[in-house]
Amino acid sequence: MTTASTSAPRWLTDEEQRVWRAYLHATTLLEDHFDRQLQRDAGMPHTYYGLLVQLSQAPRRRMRMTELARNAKITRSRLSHAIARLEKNGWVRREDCPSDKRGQNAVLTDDGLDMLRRSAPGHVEAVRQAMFDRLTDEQVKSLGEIMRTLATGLEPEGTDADLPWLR
Amino acid sequence: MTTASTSAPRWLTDEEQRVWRAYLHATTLLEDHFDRQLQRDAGMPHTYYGLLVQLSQAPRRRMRMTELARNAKITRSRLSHAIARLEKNGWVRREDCPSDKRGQNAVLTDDGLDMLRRSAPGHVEAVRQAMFDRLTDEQVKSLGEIMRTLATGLEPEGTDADLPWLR
DNA sequence: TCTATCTAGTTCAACTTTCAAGAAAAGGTC
DNA sequence: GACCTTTTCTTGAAAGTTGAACTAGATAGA
Repeated sequence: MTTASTSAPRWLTDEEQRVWRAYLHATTLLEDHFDRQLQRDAGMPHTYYGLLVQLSQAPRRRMRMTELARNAKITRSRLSHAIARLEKNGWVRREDCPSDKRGQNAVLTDDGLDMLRRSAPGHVEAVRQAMFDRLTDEQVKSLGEIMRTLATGLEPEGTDADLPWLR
Repeated sequence: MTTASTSAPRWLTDEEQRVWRAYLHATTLLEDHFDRQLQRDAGMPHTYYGLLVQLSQAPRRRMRMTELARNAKITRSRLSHAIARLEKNGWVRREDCPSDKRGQNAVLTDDGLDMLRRSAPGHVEAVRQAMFDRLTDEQVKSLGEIMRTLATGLEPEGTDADLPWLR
């Protein structure tokens, strides 16, 4: 048992507060920025775009729903809705999984691949402008380590963590 | 005029791709994590909680709508909906601005302050566990600089940038 | 003043996300 | 096989967000 609920809160220091605030500001602005860029240039939010990218890099341009959800760090429910929408656009289609009758594969269509090829250059440019062009090589390296640490912290191996794609 | 639309795309290097992916993974998981923690312990999403925090630190526990939107990096529309919901909960109330008849102040109520006091310890603990306990002092410092740089990049001073609270 | 423009905030409809519930197949255990 | 549990994915309703349209008040210029 922990005593967290009764012991004195370990408040954030001034520096920690500033860092936390900066983190929230930057991530909120970046999310807004890319959502708008992609809504304008590709007609979908950033999360949906990320799904198409995943599929484009998967063998045979297809992936099981749960694996796709795990890669995108989202719930299966959210993914179901997203794929339904992308299917309506003709960029993805569903396919029964041969080996498991419960399973579905999301498949990137030719139209979907075209859409991706058209919008990729603009999106990469946006990512560069907003992130990589502004950071030194040192900072990029550091950011990578930090983000890997934080991500790993929330999905520790071999545990019963509350992960979105298992809900 | 730029030639971005016709010149060869500056694709991301392997390292940059890994960093970008790690950034997306970490931020997605963290957002999900805090949204859930606060939904469970305070009955509201993280964005709403942040609004109450802002108000609690403002002079006379009140703030003009647009300023609150600017601090939270969100649109005024989104804020309107959020304040309406928080008002229904009794944690915030609206007040006409004396000096500008178009203006509204969002005011943190006593109930809102109580709610904040009750849930703050648990939330700080969650932030520590997920972020500060996992990073070295060096990394915290570096993260702060990086995030400040990125945030500043998206809201440069004295420009006509497309900022959420001006839309 | 009169008028045009801008700013502050809200509203509606469309879209996205969450949560709880459920159908169907798979995997164990007896 | 029969039974129970788990896994996979979907659904529908409620909650949250977006973008465009709108009201009302402020501002600036002729």
